[in-house]
Amino acid sequence: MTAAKTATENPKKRPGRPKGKQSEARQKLILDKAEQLFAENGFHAVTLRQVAKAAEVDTALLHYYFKHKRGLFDQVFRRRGEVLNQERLTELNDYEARNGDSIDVRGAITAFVQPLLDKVESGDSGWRSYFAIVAMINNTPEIGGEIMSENFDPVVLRLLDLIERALPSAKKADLFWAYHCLSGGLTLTLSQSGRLDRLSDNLCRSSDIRTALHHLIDFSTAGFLSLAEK
Amino acid sequence: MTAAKTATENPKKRPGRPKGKQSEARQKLILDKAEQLFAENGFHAVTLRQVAKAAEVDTALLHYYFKHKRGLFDQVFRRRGEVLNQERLTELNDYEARNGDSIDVRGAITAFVQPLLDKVESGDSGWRSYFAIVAMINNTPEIGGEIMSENFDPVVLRLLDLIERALPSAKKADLFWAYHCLSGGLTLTLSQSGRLDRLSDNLCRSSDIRTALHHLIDFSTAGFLSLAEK
DNA sequence: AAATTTATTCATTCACCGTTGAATTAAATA
DNA sequence: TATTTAATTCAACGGTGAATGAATAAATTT
Repeated sequence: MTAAKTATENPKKRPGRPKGKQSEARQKLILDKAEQLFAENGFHAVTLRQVAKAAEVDTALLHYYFKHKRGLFDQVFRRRGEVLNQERLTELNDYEARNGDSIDVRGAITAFVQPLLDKVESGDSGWRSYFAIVAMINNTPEIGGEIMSENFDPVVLRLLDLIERALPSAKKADLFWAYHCLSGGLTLTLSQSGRLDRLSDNLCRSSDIRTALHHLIDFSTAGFLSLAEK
Repeated sequence: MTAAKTATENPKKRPGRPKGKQSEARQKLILDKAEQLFAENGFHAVTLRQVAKAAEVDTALLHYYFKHKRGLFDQVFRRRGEVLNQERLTELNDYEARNGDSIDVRGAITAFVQPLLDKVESGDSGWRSYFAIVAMINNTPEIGGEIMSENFDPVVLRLLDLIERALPSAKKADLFWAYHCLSGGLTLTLSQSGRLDRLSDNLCRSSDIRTALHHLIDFSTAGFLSLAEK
């Protein structure tokens, strides 16, 4: 009885190439599950076995597709990173095209931040996971150093370029430092840590990214503008 | 020959209680080494064997003193957390005592931030490691959630209390969100991630915490003050 | 139809992890 | 001085990690 039951319950997958073409979908599934797990637990706390189990796949398949753990992680990161990057550049370019003669700080920052909000509200919950990963590794040089700069620096330089035109009297270094402050707020927002909920006794919700970003835009606009008064 | 050599090179520590009282110093050494390793690599990436080796001590001793890995981590965190916390409260109280009738935003923020700078410049390099740990776990809810709120929320509420008196027209929620932005900038500063160095082509150095914090104070003061104009 | 390539699981390797019980030695207490 | 307690290393355990070579089966190419 037990043997029969087990055999029925567990339709053991046999090795070998499966019928039909499902390899792409499976690769995506692996990335999705890995993304979620990395977002919840961080790089080192996630094991390939966990990912494999979540995707209902053998561990060896992960190595087949992604070589090693770090390869999987990088792909998780790049998959959305590249899409987002492109959209942010487009948004900044569009803003410049529309307002070339009267660029202002708030407009530039909004163009910089808007795509993030769009993604969060896109209905693809993977974006939230992706952002949590970004936030987590942003403060973890060992993992995030290279990959973050590589991915994000071009957009940031573009933003600062626009802001500089709105604030021609500001010194370059001051602009970088101001961006540093903005970047920190952004990161903390994306991490959805829940800290603010407790601090404010649930008056504010860190999962409410829309509100968070609006406040961040206000706050940072004021911060940048204060550079002109010196 | 080989045997003799080994015996000479390796003055094998024998088990048993050592002569003289050195247990406190050793406990401190373990905490110091753990602190450094956690700061560089994060919680999960550090092994107890690494810590034990760095402190030139057997792994079992770590368990004797700290029970388990998490216990070691918590103690690393608390050791400096409690000291810092006390000093920040004192600083805020002193500021209020001196300026009870004319509290301003910049003064309050400075009192909130000043102790961090003092520690960084104290000559005890462990503080830098501690801050890196704070930054890392701030965006890692799994590890940092409880412990961060527990440790830091009281000081933050004290800060907001003072700011509220400087900005009586501001709404409570707005103050929390503004703090959220300040907190993000602070965290990123403490992480010393080196990202700004690359971004600015070494015009700014993220290891220069003094400069970073001065800019953060300017930036955040402007951010908070903008709440009054609404 | 045969040979090759692609996609998959299986079974295993080996290093290393956190933790623990026992042995050992010195200090503190009785 | 005898006994207990504190501080330490030793030796090992069971578990789990990432990784890999081989087996297997379908699809594609020849």
